[in-house]
Amino acid sequence: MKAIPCEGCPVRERTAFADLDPDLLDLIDGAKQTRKYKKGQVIFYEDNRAFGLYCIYSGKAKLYKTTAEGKRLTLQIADPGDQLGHLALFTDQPYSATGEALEDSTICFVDRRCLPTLMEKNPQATWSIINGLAQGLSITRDRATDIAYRSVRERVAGMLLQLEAKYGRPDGDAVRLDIALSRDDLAELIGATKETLVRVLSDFRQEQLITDKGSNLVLLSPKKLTKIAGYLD
Amino acid sequence: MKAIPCEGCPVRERTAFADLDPDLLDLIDGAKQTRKYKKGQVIFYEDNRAFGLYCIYSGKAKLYKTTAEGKRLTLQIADPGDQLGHLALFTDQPYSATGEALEDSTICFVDRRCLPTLMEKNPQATWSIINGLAQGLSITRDRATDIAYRSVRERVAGMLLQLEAKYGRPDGDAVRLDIALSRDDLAELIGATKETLVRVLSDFRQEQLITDKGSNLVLLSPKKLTKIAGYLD
DNA sequence: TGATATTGTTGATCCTCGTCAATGGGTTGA
DNA sequence: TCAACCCATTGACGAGGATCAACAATATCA
Repeated sequence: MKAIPCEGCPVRERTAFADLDPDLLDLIDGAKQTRKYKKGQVIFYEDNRAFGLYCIYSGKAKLYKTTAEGKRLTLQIADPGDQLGHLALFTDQPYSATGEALEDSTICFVDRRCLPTLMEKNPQATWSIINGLAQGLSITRDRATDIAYRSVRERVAGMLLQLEAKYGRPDGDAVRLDIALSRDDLAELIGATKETLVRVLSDFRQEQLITDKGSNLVLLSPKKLTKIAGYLD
Repeated sequence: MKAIPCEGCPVRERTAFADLDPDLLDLIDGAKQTRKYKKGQVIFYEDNRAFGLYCIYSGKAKLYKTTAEGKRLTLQIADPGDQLGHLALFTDQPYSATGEALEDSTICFVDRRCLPTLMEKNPQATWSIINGLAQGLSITRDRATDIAYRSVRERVAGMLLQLEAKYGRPDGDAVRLDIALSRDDLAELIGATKETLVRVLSDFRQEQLITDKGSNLVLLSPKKLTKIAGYLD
């Protein structure tokens, strides 16, 4: 399909390409393709050579690592404006994770070769990149610590709260999580099996902490979940 | 103590400050203090306000996160030339982890305020920083995945091999790990308790994979350890 | 040197969580 | 409408690893 120009792109303000001069936008436009992905479709594969980065225009994608046994750990859920696959460009190595569409999505691919000029001519973009990397590293360190030392119950509570922060929509007294994730998706977010995740959700349902609404989860008491996520049971 | 000038610093070539003009070195020197730390002494604390970064001149330090229950996960072992605490400068938040000396060490503190000029005037340093962050993020993602899905036995084998890569010294047919780490230190590296770590080491000793030499570990068969770390038992 | 911490090792026990298996509900399509 | 399929749920079971406790080995220091 025809590439969507960066100029006038409504999600650009959320990216590292927020404040670029017109000529730099042209540079990107010239090195860009816009593609559509269907739900479940892989955008790029772990270990494949990295030719550029992917910028979500619409839809959602997840980034995950896969073990030899086929188990997955989701590292990030990417929304419009988020970029995927840029890490490999800075380390000069193959993609270290797989990107997959969580919904039908439209995503722009940007050739890696335009990055150096971009960073050179726009310190602001460079700063934004550094900030994003630092933030990502900090978050990932936290997650590693959580996985190492927190129980599944605690991690599920924590994950629900994080989803609330990003996708929560008021629904009466409660908060509906406005995102379609399968049990497997949820399990991969905390590094557990679907079965144990389901058991914890059943517990939460029985404890009146959550409920279902259509295919969405609804948080009835974020406060109590915070308590569970925070420390002891 | 008197600050050690960057000019002529033997470890500078390994840092982001490798290729700086004399006036930039002067800039850093003016914003620098050199301090000595004794083994076990804390360099900076998690959640404390970040005033600058720490650059290891001699000795070793570890960076770790602590849970509410006091359990620790070591994120990194820093050697001469490595920098600690810089993450917080880029995210503009308090230190997200604690830095502690693993040996008696000499460490330079660099005030955060000289970073912007530094990056602005030296693109090479900026690139080095980005590269370091990207590399660190990639490594940390791998570690999170390992902790989520690999057994302690596998993780111990993997850790020994990583220590071999950094601190291995030939010792006859074998390789001695030339670094002094307590069992607790080792356990914190893989996110397990001291007891389970010791049990795995005992197994390895019995399987002729490792042995002790003074206070160091010696790897008798890195090859078999690779096999164990890699996939199944 | 002996006394006292500190660190390393092993045993016994418990509990969380993964695995395997069966079942139920919902959706799609001939 | 029924079959086939996918996804969610629950049960039974076992293994890995944490916890608690005892003890051995080593380092530290007056």
